[in-house]
Amino acid sequence: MRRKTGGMDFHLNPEFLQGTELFRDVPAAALHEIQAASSQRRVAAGQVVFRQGDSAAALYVVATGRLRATQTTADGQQVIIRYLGPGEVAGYTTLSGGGVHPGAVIAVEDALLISWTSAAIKRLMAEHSSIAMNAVAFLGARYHEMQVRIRELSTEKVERRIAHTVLRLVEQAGRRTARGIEIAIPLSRQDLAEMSGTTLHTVSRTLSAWEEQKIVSCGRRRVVVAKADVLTSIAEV
Amino acid sequence: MRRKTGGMDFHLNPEFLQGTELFRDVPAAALHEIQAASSQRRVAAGQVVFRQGDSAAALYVVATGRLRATQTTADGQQVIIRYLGPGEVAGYTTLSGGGVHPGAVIAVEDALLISWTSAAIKRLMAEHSSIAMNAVAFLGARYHEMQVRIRELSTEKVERRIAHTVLRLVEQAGRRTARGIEIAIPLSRQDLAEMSGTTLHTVSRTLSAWEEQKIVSCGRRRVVVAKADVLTSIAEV
DNA sequence: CGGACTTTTGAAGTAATTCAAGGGGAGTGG
DNA sequence: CCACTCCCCTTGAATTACTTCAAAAGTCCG
Repeated sequence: MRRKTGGMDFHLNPEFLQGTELFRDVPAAALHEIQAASSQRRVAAGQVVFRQGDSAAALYVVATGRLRATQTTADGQQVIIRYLGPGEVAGYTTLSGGGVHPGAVIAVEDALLISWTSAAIKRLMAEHSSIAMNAVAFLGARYHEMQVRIRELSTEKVERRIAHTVLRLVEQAGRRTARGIEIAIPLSRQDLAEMSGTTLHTVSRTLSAWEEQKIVSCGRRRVVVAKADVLTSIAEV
Repeated sequence: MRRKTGGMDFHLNPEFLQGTELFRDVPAAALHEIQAASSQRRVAAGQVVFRQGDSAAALYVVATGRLRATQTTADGQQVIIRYLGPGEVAGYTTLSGGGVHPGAVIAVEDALLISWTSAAIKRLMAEHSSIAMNAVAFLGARYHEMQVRIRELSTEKVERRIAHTVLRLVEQAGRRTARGIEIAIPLSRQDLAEMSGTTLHTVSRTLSAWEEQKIVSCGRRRVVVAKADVLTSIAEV
């Protein structure tokens, strides 16, 4: 399911690349070279992009669809590190050493990925410093995100953590609807639990309580935030 | 307490730079330039290097001594993100945007820091791609560290988390002594709590239990690990 | 319409926090 | 050198927030 860019499937236009976190503000002259070195890969919802422990052979940029990055313990417990949407990078390890992926990435929707080999992306970074600068910027941002989550996990009680998680998802994948802001990712209670550091039971109870107060309305794998301000006050108090 | 490199205080030799995470494998020709752009700053134990929210004006590399990076909540609760030792970077935000420091850094021992202005380090990165590559590598590594900690905080019970924390500190600042491996950082119960996501009380009780079993021996702000293997088995089970 | 997955909710159990009080070491100043 | 004070550490007891266990009800899909 991997093919060299040859037109046909998805036209990788320069505007798209310039909108990604890795290639923004790259000189126009470089875009062609970047494009020439790229491949494309389609993944269906539920399909694995790479597994934890796989050697980091390729770097991906999401063109369409959405991915999920996870970390799994030896005994099978999983946490969700992050969702990745259009323009975002999956497989950052490929940028640096010849290591292995420290976590897994799977598609939660059908997705189209643009990929580069480790050697190609390293060469591009070395030749075009703005790519390397972008990599530094987005890795710094993700490092910061994780710091914030660690602080939350360390100091906040579950309800606040769940509120923060939901608000982050609203930020990342919110879509206005008549009933409020819908999170445009299919999201089970278990998923929310793995993002908030709790159990699906506690998430279910918390959402039920919020639904009672009309703060959210939810269904099977679906959450719609009706009163984001109330949720914010739960998160911030 | 800031001065231009003029010899005298600390001779910033190329070997030192080549041993740091940011400047390793940089071509010898660049080292002089890097050095010329640097300043030095001494900080006494307990002194603040920069505060959370300060604008990111300088990047630091630790020459000697040890720093602590923290994140603080609006209501004053603190977590320790990391300790920084010789060769490590403090103030990574300076590498990317013109933002503010997302956390504070203070010295836990008297320390000597080498610093660069934001403009200088960005110019150096743009000119010498290997510096940018190193930045990508160490930020990737720190991002990974944080992911692991999130997984620990989300899935493990306190005793295991404290064990992991202590083992990490042994790795980072362990020093062989007659009684076992001593953690060469003054470390209160509160500090360990802020690294493990628990309270000083629980840390105290846990260490007391371990001391009972001769796994560790500890004093005021001091921890010596006698049986690292037992601690590992507590962490891994 | 069956079957798999997801969600809900009650009840019991418990790990860890919170509350509370006291002890001990290190440094300071008389 | 001793007393005083400031931290830091310890330990018990009470409380609680959350998990675990258990069962049932929904919901989607073929």
